[in-house]
Amino acid sequence: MDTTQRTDQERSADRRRRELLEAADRVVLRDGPGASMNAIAAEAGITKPILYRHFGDKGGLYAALAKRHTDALLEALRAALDAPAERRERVENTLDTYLAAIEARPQVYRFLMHPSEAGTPNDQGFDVGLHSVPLLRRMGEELAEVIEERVDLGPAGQQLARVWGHGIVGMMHAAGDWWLGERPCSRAELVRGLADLLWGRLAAAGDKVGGPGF
Amino acid sequence: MDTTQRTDQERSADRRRRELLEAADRVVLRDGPGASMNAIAAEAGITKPILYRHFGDKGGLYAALAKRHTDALLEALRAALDAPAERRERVENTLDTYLAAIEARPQVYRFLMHPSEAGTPNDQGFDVGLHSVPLLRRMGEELAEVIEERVDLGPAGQQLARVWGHGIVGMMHAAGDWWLGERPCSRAELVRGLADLLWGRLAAAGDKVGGPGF
DNA sequence: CTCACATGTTACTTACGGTAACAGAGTCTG
DNA sequence: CAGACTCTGTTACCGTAAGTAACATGTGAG
Repeated sequence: MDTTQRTDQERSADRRRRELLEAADRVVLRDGPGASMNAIAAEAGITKPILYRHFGDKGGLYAALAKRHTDALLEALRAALDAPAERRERVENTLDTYLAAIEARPQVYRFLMHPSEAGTPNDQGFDVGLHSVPLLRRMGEELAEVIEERVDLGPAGQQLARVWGHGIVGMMHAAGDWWLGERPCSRAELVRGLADLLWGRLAAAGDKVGGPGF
Repeated sequence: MDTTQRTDQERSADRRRRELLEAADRVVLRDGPGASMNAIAAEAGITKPILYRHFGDKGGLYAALAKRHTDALLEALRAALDAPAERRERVENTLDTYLAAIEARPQVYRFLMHPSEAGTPNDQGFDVGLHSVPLLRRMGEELAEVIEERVDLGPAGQQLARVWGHGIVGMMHAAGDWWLGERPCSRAELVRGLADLLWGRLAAAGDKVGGPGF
């Protein structure tokens, strides 16, 4: 039948696609986000045009690659976010999950956060936003959803939840990036510090009086 | 005299440098961060090697360009941060200053936040961190300093201040990026929402009981 | 057998970062 | 005044990487 054959072919194509993505993964992990299409093709044991037939262009390959990791991370985060525990504990677990992930595989998350020139040739002139890292956006939306369905924020709750979702994700990302670079403290300390920040300790803390020129 | 002449030359070189940077600025504003060295040279009315003599490589030019804008923005932020007002008001003013800046010139901040491939050829294999956007880091450190010298956070205050500095800056950045892309609300509303988040409203809010499956 | 099609290759074009080598103008020194 | 130095500028080139065109080969269907 036509159908079965098409399915066979599609199955084969899908398998091939996965193989290619795994090869790309290895190369990106080894060479960083600047990995060339040639290198990826070589790693997969084939040549460039095949990659282009499967993924269109470099951006397509990178998008597919990013989706895999993003999905995996989001699933882990969802689990931490949905666990049955107090809010503070859930927040800390989520932060810790994220940080553990970027700690375990820094190159992957460097790639996800900085897709670099993926689309350099075209796309000139558009505003900030679209180019921006898809992982951050997706995490922000995801978190916003959880906040909105769990926390009572009054009438404008939905909008506020989105603001917070993106804000918190950005906080986590920037702090994680900095932490990964300098390792100024343990992961647990970082988690605690960020959770304290979200818990309003900035507002609660007193002024420093002994400060210079004050 | 040797000195006066050297000074003359230096003065001239500096002026030239400024002219080149202004040309680069125009091009980057027009073409986005992917602007080519050729395009920049053409805009400045000269050719590539001159750019390379002045800035070493593309990364150097981009760094110089970024420094200009970063310095300008940081100065504005410092003013908001140092204003004589209550903490909450200072925080809101600082957030608003940042958001107003990225709203006024989105391309500039897109460039600052995503220096892209600046150093693609070499630097393979290093961990996350160094590549990361200098503006975010500088803002984070700056804010950490202000927090540390103004807010009493107890014994581990310095470290906590740095965590918070980077965290808050990341929050501001991610939320700003998202807001700029979707414009889901007014600037004032965003500022208020973020300040509320920092003021512990997440911890204070109650659970939503009427939610689905709960 | 032959047509259609998927899979693969080689070889090319184009564009960009970066550099070498050369050319002219002004200036300082013998 | 002659030559050396330096600053500014050029053209022409190299290496690398994205992306494409054209060609080769194997395989199942009619």
